[in-house]
Amino acid sequence: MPELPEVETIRRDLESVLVGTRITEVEFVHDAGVFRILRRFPSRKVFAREVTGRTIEGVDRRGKYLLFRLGPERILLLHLGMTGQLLFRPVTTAPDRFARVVFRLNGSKLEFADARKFGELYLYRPGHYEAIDLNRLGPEPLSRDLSRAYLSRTFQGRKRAIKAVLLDQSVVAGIGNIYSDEILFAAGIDPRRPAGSLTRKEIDRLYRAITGILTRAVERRGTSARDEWFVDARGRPGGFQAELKVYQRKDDLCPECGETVVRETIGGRSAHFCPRCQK
DNA sequence: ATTGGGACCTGCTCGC
DNA sequence: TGCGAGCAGGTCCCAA
Repeated sequence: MPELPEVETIRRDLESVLVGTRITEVEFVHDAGVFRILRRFPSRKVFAREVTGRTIEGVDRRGKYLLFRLGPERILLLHLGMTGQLLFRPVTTAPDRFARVVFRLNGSKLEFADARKFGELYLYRPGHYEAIDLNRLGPEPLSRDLSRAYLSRTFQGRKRAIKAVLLDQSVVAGIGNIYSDEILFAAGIDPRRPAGSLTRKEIDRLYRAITGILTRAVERRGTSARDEWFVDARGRPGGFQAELKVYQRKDDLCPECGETVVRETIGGRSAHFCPRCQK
């Protein structure tokens, strides 16, 4: 659910309110320690002790990960999984139904809520062993690191469906199921095509679709579709759902040609596409 | 090595 | 109307 545009929206929201703020208390709600939150970290107690009292100096993003710089010594890494939300609220607001971790900041609080508990929370000491290795992620799609040449090189010889390859975070970081569908539609490429079969021209269209769709989705502050109930740090939905062409539009008519949009499982994930426009 | 599939987790939708 | 089965998705892990 939260893909690059959603995570970037939250990052921007939080950066504007959190930088310079001190974390005064960390509270775990329910049994946050048993699932992925902190799964690879020694303990909740150590985590809380290490985080408390530090000042948030910056909020960065890498792929779908958020990185909070806590002074020069620690980086707090957070992944929203599928249903994670980060809610910035006055400290007096009642906790979210699915709040798992609450960071208290002077007069306000940041809640990490996550119904399905796939979210991850971790704490780094820069330069030390990192259990969650961000270096395995592919290039940031909205940076110079992503290029046509890189895609061409990476796709070469790959038999895997292009849909599955776009979802692979080690190929390009930040694309999930919503945007892979929309990107392939915008590029006019059949999601089932082996990545290695794309021509130079198709890779060019794909590159432009990746940057174009993601940029537009960031401008619209993410997608809040039926099964992807995203909200930003202030609890507001995004606006890109109004621009979805194929995602979750099975049996609707293709906005380009009028053909019926189909849904098919590719690489274990649902893919939506127009069988006429996407070749 | 690359790829596919199941596991994780649980709220919600849909069909009977 | 009520109930239960199955779906949804991001990532990890194991097996082929």
